[in-house]
Amino acid sequence: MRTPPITRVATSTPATPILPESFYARDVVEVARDLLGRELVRDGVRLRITEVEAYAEHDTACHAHRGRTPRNAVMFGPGGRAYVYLCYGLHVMLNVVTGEDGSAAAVLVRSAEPIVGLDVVRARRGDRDGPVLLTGPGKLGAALALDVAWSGHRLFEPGGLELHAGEPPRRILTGPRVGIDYASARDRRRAWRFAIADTRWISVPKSLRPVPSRARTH
DNA sequence: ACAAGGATCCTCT
DNA sequence: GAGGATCCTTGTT
Repeated sequence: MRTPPITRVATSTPATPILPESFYARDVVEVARDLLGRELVRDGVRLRITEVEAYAEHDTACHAHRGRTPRNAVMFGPGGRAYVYLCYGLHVMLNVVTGEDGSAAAVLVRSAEPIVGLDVVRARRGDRDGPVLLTGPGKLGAALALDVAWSGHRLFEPGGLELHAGEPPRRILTGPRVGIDYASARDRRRAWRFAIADTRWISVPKSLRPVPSRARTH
């Protein structure tokens, strides 16, 4: 008689469903908050989103505010697509397009926590350890081995890069967005950055404050 | 065709 | 905390 198969010990929470296209067809700030705790999945690497920023069409911090260009065109399309661009000529930034077709808005994914595939992430990030691996949008792009050819990719379809439901965070933080000195004072002040409260996987923790828990109306 | 500047990261002090 | 990397995108000539 043969020996029983080795039982695989679950080292992480089970995979959750891919989010439907309709998830993205909402206001960009609402989707940004709702992206915390969701999971980016590619080739066995699973990352839990811990920090995001919202960028809206008439927001002077947003690439779309001066109108449509070849680079930002995907932001003007329907939600659920990736908008990927190169920053400072070397950093690959992943955004999630939101809203209806014709409106331009997207959420920049700034940080994530590795759930599966830590070894792959470490190999892509120079064998570093801890939050320095994935806290910052350029690091996230590197960890997922993305390039600008991914811009326009449909995140709600299986294969390639997927966005899964994950687990919602318990408490979240908010504050002004990072690295937008070129924007108007009004837009610089907007608290459109969101992060999970109880995690070390966040870039520049300064200037984040708790979001008061939503008061019950009844 | 050109110049300017950028939703950053890393290293060094 | 400062500065360089590194090159594409954009607006202007």
